Amino acid sequence: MPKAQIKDRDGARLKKKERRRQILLELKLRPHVRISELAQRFHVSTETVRRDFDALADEGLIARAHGGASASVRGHYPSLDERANARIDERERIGRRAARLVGEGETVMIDSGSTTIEMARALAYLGTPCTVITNSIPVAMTLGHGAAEVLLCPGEYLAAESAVIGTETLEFLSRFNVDRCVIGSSGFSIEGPSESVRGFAAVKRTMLQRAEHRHLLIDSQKFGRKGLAHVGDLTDLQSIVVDSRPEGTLLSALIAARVDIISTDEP
Amino acid sequence: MPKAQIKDRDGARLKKKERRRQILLELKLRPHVRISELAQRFHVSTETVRRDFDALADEGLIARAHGGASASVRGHYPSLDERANARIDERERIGRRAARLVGEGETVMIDSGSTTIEMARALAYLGTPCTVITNSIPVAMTLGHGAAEVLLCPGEYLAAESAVIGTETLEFLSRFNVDRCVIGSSGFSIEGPSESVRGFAAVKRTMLQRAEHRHLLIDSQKFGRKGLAHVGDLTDLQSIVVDSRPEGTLLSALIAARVDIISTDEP
DNA sequence: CACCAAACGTGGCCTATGCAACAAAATATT
DNA sequence: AATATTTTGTTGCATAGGCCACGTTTGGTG
Repeated sequence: MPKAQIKDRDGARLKKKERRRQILLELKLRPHVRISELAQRFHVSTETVRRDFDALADEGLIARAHGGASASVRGHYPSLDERANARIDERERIGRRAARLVGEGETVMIDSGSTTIEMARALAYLGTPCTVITNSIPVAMTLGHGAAEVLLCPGEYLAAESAVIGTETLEFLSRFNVDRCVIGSSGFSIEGPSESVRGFAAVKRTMLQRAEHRHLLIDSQKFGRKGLAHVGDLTDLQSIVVDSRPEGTLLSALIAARVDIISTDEP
Repeated sequence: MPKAQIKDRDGARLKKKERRRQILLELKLRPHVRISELAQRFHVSTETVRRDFDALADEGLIARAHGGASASVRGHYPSLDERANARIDERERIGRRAARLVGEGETVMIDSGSTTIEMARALAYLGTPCTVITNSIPVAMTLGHGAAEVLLCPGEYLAAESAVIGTETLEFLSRFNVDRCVIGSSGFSIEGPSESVRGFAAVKRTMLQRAEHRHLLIDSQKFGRKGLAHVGDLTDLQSIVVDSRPEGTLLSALIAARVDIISTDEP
């Protein structure tokens, strides 16, 4: 049994690994692939593809479906995946509520992140005609088919987050003045939102600077948590959209900073 | 018959519409839903759901799959899909051959299009460390996970092609000078490559201007075909990568313009 | 009220997919 | 080279899904 691992390590058996790599690649480009399709393409039997699917599904990399498989969680990958499976309901509710903040014809900057993707879905569903500027690929793709006009930021592509970052991104964002910006963050304390992924804090900060109305979408689980980099102060925010109202010192601080609290808990 | 339209318009029959709305909503949250699942949920027969799927698929809102459907709204491409299924082998070969043109450490501009996506796959497979500048989302996503560093262009997001276009894109591209550019096109005649999708010709033209080595990936099926907009002259190209050698006047013109012909037919 | 059209359900029939056990082929190990 | 081990292919069978035609229900219309 340990021998198997050794074989895998030195990559002597390329075929299988390569085929599975290709399957994952394909799923990044399409939402769904059929077993029969892949079997043809790789010139292997459908059983083999089925085994590949089973293996990949065990690793949580894909979601199986009758006749094929689809990307485990739509368009987003590694590090996003872990989060994506957690607290889906909360994020969905937050996203839906946040989407209602956007009025027709407005210009909105939307951050990258799993919660903002949910918001993009809700916004696509509402069909609000607006202009969206984003550094998130999933957000752009979700909104791109609908009523919204989407401007994608330039920058260094970060596969782990399916978003772009870097000086090009910042410089691009700085050119615009928008009605609204919607950001997420990995932590939220009395000191304000904070972010742990390298390069994202700057993007969020720039978005905050360029927008008249500034919203933070934040899961209550992140209350009190502090990420690596400081994004901004509480006073930089106009409102936060949460799944349940903060309490204690955080609540006091929010009130002091005159931040609106929009909770999906309440009407 | 006209009555049907009237009924649809004033929304007298809500049931069906509402069900389809829900299906779309569900697909915004998950990549794939099963017919049987939905049938249970709505308390209707599978046939009814199947009919809904057919209707939604006709409108291009979903992509059908055996056993269910997936959102057509993701990394995939409506108008690209048609092409995607045609001449896969040829495009794959062209892509593989073209990927070998890229040397380690080079900077390369890669165009959008189905053939260039194939090239990106091959390049990701080869693992050549290089810097890629592209306006194509699938290209960025494919290469983003590997050895390449990816710079994504800004611009207006065009869902149909999963790429960005517009003045922002052009302006961004103009800032760089690269070793190589690789473009595709929808037509190729003695007058040079041409493109039929609005906004793409300008991007390709700009890429050609900024690169030292210029390659065109072109399926032999497109020989002689002329797209709407002229992209450049034959003399603008250094080499073309094709699945089979052109003949006749096109060949003569290529020789006269000193364009290298790299065919996957030959060694 | 009678009528009509759209929407839905049912049953028959066929194909595609899933599953499991076994055989064959490819590759590693000694 | 001989032998394990892994990977892949094959076969048979059960099930799910797809499709077609027809009958029934629903809701609107004259």
